Formats: sequence, C-alpha cells, structure tokens
Amino acid sequence: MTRVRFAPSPTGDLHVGGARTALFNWLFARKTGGTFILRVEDTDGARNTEEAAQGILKGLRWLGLDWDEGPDAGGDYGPYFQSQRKAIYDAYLAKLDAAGRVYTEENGAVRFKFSRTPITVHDLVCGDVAFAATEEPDMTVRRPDGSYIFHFVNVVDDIEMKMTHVFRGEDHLSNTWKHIDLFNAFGTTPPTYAHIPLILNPDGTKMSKRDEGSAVEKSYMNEGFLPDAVFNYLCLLGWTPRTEGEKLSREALTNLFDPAEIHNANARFDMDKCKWFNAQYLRALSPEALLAGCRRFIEAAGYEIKDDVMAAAAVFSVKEKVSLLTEIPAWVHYFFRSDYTYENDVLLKLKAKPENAGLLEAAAAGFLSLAEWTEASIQLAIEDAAKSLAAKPGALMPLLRYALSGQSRGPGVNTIAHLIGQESTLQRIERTLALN
RNA sequence: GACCCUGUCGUCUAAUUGGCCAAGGCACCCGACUUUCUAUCGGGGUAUUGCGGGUUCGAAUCCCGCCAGGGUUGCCA
Repeated sequence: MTRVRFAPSPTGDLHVGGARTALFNWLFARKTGGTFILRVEDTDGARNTEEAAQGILKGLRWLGLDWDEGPDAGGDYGPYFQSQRKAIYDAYLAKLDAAGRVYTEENGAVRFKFSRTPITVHDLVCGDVAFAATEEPDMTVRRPDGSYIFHFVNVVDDIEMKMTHVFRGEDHLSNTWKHIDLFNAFGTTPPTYAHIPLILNPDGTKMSKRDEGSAVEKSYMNEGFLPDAVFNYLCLLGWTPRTEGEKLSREALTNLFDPAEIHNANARFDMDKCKWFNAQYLRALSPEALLAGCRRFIEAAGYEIKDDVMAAAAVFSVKEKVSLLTEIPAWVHYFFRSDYTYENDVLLKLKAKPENAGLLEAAAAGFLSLAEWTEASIQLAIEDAAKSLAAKPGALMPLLRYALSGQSRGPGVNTIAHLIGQESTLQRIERTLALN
C-alpha cells in the first residue's frame, strides 16, 4: 500500500509549483490505490498564517485534489498540523540523543551530528545521485526556543506517517542526503524519492509569488479557469503520456501516470497553452454548467441575470469566442441590458451608408409580422427584408448585429434576436435608428 | 566559491534506447470561408539537438572539456 503526501508550508497562496507537486502525489496515490495525505508544515510560527493554510486547502479542493488523511479528513496518523505534534518530535529527539547523535549548543539550539559518509539518493526521476561525505557544519534540528527545524520534522513525520514515496520539488534534492542521514540515524528505511523539476517563468527565471500564473487562487480561480483544464495543463508540464491528443480526463491521466517518465529538466510556464486547454474544456461544457461557471463573473461585472435559461443559452452562444470565463461578460452583456453602448467603429459603420436605415427598417417590419419567433423564422425574415430592397443578406446582417448588440462581433444575428425576444429586438432597432 | 540537476524549433515535449529527411501540441506566419470573430478550415517547421573536441560505418542519444540556466549550501520551508 503506497502512502504519499503533500506537505505545504502556509506562508502564502498555493503556488502553481506546489499545486503540481500535489498533483503528482495525488496521481500516484490514485493510480496505485494508495493514500494521499495532506500535512501542513507550520513550524515557522513567525511566517505561517491560518489564512494561508485555508487558502492552500481551498486551492487544492478547487483542483479536485482530495486527500484521504489530513485537515478536515482525519486519519490514524494525526494531527496533521506540525504545530500540534511537538510531543512526537520531542520523543524522536530523545531517540537521537540516546544514540549520541545530537548535542546542544551554548544558546540551547540542538544539532544533529552528520554521519559524514557518502550518501546516494535513489531517485525515481533523477536516478542515483551521489553526494560525497559532507563538510558542512552539523545541522540544527531544534531552535533555542524549543521549536523544530524543517529537515527534522519532515523526516520524523514521514516515518510516523509511514510514507512510502516522496514526490517533491527538485529544490529539495540537494538536501535529501541530510534526510537520509536522519532516517538512518533512526534506524528506518527512507522512502522512495522522486524529485520533480521546477516551474520557471517564460523567460527562464525562477517563478516567484508575484509572477503571472504563480498563485492558484489569484491567477486561476479568479481569472476564469476551469479546474479540469489547469489540472490537465499542469500534468503535461514535465510529463508526457505520449498519447495522440493532449486533452485527457483525470481518469486517463491517472491510468497513464508513471513517475519514472517525469522529466528532470525544469519547465517554463506557458500561459497561452494553459488558456488553450481552458478553451477546450470550456467548449465541452453544457449551457447550464457554463453559466454556473461564469455566473459570478457576469454578476461582478454588474449585469443582472433574470432568466437562467436565456442566460445559459446566451453564454453558450459565445463559448467558442473565449478561452476564459472572465472574458464572457464582455461578449454577452447586451443580453442582460438594453442600454448597451455602441462601439465607436459600429457607429461609424451604421452611418456610413444612407441606405442602412432603410435596411434596418425593412428588417423591423419583417420581424413585426412574424408570428413565430425562432432562429429559422428570424433568418428567413432577414433574407426577405434584404431581398425586398434588392440587397444581399450579407449587407443587412452586420447592421442588425450592430443594432442588437452595439458590437461588431458576437454569435449569429438570428441567435441574438431569438434570445432577446421579438419585442426587445424591435425596440433595439428603433433605438438604433433614433441615433441619427 | 563548492556541490547537485538540466540543456532538442519561441515554448511544452517526441525520436523504436547508437540507425531513414529530428516528429507532434501551443504560439507564430500565410491563405480560405463567413453576417462578425480571439471561431472554423487549409497550408507553412521557423532547429548547426547550448558550444568545442572525441569514440563509431553511423551520435540528439556514449565520453571529455567548456558555456548557460536552475537548485542547494539557514537557528526558512
């Protein structure tokens, strides 16, 4: 039975690199039928906040990375906040003391005596990485105030929580020999390691908290990404399932996942590709699901949704135009209000030709006489109106689009007219004709 | 500085593990279509596989050197 964990430190938002680390752990646990554990490493009282901890849980839940043991989930190896495990660490420190592997400094700090032998890390991703006997000073494991250091608690908890594998960022690789030294000192076998490459900015520099795409909540949840899309993109950053297409379900990704195939080169983040994935997932949504996803963005933009069925059809009609949910309001705002403004070039185009008003009037007359208001009947009415003035439908279509939406781009004109209704369609044409 | 990881189109990755002309996605460019488009359709590979040597009939792949990027070297995690 495999047991893996994601062990974030609550010092800020869930970082995209951390999210991917969690993702690989989750994939491995699900693939092997193992257990995914969430452990909060809040040993640095000065930098950890409850808000950050909650934010990380929120981000993980949004991505659908559910944990089997951890905060809110419980489990047999808790507590899952390191700040609540001091007694356990004290006991383990006593073991090291009994073995003569630690000593106390004058100020009270406790240091672990390195074995000072060569240590090789057997890594699923990086292969065997050998480290010569160290010349570094012995490692501090407990501060003078009695609190413990990351390397120590991390190892103790991996022992206590019976971790079989450790998937973590490659930034930990250089320190892993220290962890193995500790496992050995405790007389335990280290878990199998897999150090995954880091995510870099597009320019190859380290991605920090302020960079685009770094924070899960700020850059994805609030920017209109779909969890499945981000999940899919992150999976393929540093790992390839070698399938025909790249849009793959969680189930498929889980089945295909093989940690040995993870790259050991850092990858640059590509927001365009991530958005492309989002566009793919967005288009696969039902009208109802799409509306559910973008509802908060439409309302935040100040548009009131009175009719859910119409709203769902409206957002559905522009799904091919956007890649993010946040882009939808700008495409559909005229469905929710009649006092939309006309884009500048739209006004110019409306007034460009003297015959435009006549065309619109003919369309209005045609619409007025329609007994049945369907996309098909509207389409016919438009064609008839154009024909009556010896014009092509193509000359009238854009004018109607401008009149009904104030925009030069959007879904089909008959779709717009159908959704806003016969009465509103006539009113909008009238309003537009009155502009002159 | 020392140690560790890594270098294939702009970018994410392929390349039957030393064997056809280095392949695909995203991006990009060109064209077409359409009532519009950031859509759709069609076309285009844009690379001296970081650089220089070496081994070999043959190297992206193996070896050496160099360079570049990233990481670690905390009483941060």
